[in-house]
Amino acid sequence: MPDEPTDRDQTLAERFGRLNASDHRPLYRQVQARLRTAITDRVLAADDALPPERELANLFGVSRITVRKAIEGLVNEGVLETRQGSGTFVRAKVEKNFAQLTSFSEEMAARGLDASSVWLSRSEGTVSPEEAMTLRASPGTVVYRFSRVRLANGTPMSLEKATVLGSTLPSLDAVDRSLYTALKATGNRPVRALQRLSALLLNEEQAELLGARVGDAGLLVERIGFNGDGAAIEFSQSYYRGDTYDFVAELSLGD
Amino acid sequence: MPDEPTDRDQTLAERFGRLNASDHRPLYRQVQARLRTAITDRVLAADDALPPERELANLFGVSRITVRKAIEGLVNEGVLETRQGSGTFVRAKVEKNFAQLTSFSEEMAARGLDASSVWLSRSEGTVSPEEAMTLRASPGTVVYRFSRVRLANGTPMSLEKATVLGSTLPSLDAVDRSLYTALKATGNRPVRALQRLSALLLNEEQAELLGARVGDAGLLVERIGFNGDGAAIEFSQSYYRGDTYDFVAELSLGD
DNA sequence: CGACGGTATTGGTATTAACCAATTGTTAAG
DNA sequence: CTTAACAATTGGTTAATACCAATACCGTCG
Repeated sequence: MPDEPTDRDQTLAERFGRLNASDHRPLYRQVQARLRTAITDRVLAADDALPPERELANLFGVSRITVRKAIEGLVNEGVLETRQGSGTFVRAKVEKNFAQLTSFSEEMAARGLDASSVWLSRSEGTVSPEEAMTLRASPGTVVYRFSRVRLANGTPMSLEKATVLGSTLPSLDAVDRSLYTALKATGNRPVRALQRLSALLLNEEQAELLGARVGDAGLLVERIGFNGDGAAIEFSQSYYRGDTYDFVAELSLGD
Repeated sequence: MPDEPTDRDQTLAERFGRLNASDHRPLYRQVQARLRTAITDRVLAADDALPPERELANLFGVSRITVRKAIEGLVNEGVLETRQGSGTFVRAKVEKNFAQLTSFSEEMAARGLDASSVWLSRSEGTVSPEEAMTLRASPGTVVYRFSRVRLANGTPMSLEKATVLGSTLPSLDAVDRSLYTALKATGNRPVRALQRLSALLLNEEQAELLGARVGDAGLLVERIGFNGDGAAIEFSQSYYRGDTYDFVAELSLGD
């Protein structure tokens, strides 16, 4: 320990939050959580440099190895970026794995963010011709439609319109916070999905709901979810802001 | 160093290969390479347990932390799997971890559509700072750059800028129609890739080359290609028109 | 004013040394 | 013979320390 905490360190410590002795998670997890909230709470803005690893170690009262392990995880998630000789920076965009079937709630939970939604509408009806086609359902089949804005720590992330077969849920009210949780409860959670990503310009409605401007770049992810029997049970369209979201995929190039 | 190498250790050491003192890569990379070849050469078969970390450390003459760092990377790639209290095992099916992610036009091309390109530039140079970062190459490393517009049946589909390490190709002219074909000929075809998709608005240059208008929605696909040793050898940025291109992925439930 | 070069800063690699936590195998008790 | 308790094995976490490598900053020189 080369020197005593300075006044500035004290300030930083308060801004990051001290570690809790009664927390039984590994230290590096706790440090990770502190850094995460510092980012989501805008204590650290995009492109900001974190304090040096050695300083963070002092600050939290842990070794530099522990700090590095914490940072390493956030780098893997695409939240942080390290540059040797320069520093560690907050990445401007969120990276989302395009090849993993996870729900929004799960994704955000994995990042330590608080997922919430604002319901726009929730209705019962019969399949539209387009839905009938994609879900391979007969005309007249009952479906539930859910439309909502998904938020992470209060910030709009995506606009989601989902349609699920009526036979997969007991009622419209079965969906509380997570659609997938509701589907899981009835054993109808999708185990496979077909997903399509395309670019578009946000229209007025989308821009307003996402806190962006008309004509900004946006991403549309359309997904068809299949249950264990190979039947299509869910169709959703999600709109993302282009400047806050990246989709990452790891792939094999076998011939 | 608790005990001397035993006869069995000697055998194992020969099977894995000793570390080379003249190799200037980091030790954990060298250990990683040894483990990789042990797996590809079937010295370690699927579901086999690796020797314990402490034993590997002895074997290679490095610290346990170094061994752990080597293993960690292979776990991230899906090659190995660790089970606390039990051991570290070779994963049975590596490919299954990675999604196949194909573009629509790749599928079209596979169905006999005429894929062609117009070369914009083709040059030899040294890595830019950004390329050095993504390819993990030292400054001054020779690279080849290829820039072209890709067409399907004469219609511009994408604008592609690719950079490959100079050591992977005999010369600039080795690339005729397909970069991958040229890489394959020298045994440097990427076997794994990391791909990022993001939305953007097309600028003047991009719009003109793609036959679109400035401010139209576009997709940027950045890809880093890795060879069998896990070394990054290719970095490419491809711009697509948002209205003519979709990316499709089939995904399965993770875990 | 610009270019060069040293120096301080910052992340990257590596060792040694403990101890914790989960699992597995063995041993002793019933 | 089964089961419970224990011990050994193995990966997981953390510390303290040292040096390397890339970068940024600043002063000096031309």
